[in-house]
Amino acid sequence: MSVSPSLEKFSNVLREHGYKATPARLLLLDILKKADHPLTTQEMLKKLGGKVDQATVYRTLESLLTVAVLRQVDMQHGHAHYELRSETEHHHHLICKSCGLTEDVAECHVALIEQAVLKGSSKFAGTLDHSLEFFGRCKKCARQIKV
Amino acid sequence: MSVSPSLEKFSNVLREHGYKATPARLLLLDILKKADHPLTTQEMLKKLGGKVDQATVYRTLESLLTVAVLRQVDMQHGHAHYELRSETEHHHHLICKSCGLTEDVAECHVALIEQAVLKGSSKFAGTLDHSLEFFGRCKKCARQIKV
DNA sequence: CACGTAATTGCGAAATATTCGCATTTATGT
DNA sequence: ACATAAATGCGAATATTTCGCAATTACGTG
Repeated sequence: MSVSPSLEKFSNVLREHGYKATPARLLLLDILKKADHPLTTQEMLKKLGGKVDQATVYRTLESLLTVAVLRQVDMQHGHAHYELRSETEHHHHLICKSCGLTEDVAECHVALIEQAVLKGSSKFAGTLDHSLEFFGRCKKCARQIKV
Repeated sequence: MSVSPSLEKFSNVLREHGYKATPARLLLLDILKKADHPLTTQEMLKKLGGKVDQATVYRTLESLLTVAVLRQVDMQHGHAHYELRSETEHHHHLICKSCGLTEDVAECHVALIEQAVLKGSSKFAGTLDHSLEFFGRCKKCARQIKV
């Protein structure tokens, strides 16, 4: 398997922030890059198949969040999910409460709202990030009237 | 301290859904009603001061979520937070990444976005709920340039 | 391109958070 | 008042996340 093209870009980002571009970090990034939905730590650990220790995964996620190549996504499942953050675009999710299926929301329309929000705020002058997730039932589950 | 007015309303909601209006549930609702920010299970347990068992708190939260008098809020702190859901209004949050301070966002402007989102979705026809939280630094922390 | 150093890792264990089973108690419809 | 299903407490199991420390490694510097 060839080296995924922009892992080098990630390496640079890490180094620019004073972090080392270690195999563990690049491995995790590679796994996240291939994922088609936000992953939990357990999913990552399974995919890593013992190649990286549990504690390291948590510490790695922390550094990747700090250098902002990751986003944390809450799917209301009781544990955090993570996905790669792209510089150019940024999206949200539709999440099925029955089967857990997720669909990316292609665009982020929040920027407009944000202005109004900050105008109405007394304690905040700006934001660094936001999360927006929609919960419902996917068409399949809605048909089955599943719980 | 007098019985909080609409605990009876909550009792009815619970019974309408086939749940019993038990002291544990009403106690929790009362605590949530008095809270000025979304609470974690640990915060609730502390406020309950041993009056309700840990396992019961978790089970209670589950039923309250089911009958939809609660909303789950993700503050990216590694554990869930909960707040009362009002039928009439519904709001989001500004959350400080440094000190954890939260401010309610008075209005929800998501309804407009939602239409566009569903129009662009292939797997979902509707939603039941959504979460929108903004993360940043409150003015105080921003001044102190704290981490 | 070897070296020194601080950052990172693995390992084991601890701390937190959440869930489960089962016997007992309790809210509620009749 | 009673019967009964639901809810609770308790104790323990699971799951999730963090910690300390010794060994290893990435990478800037010489």
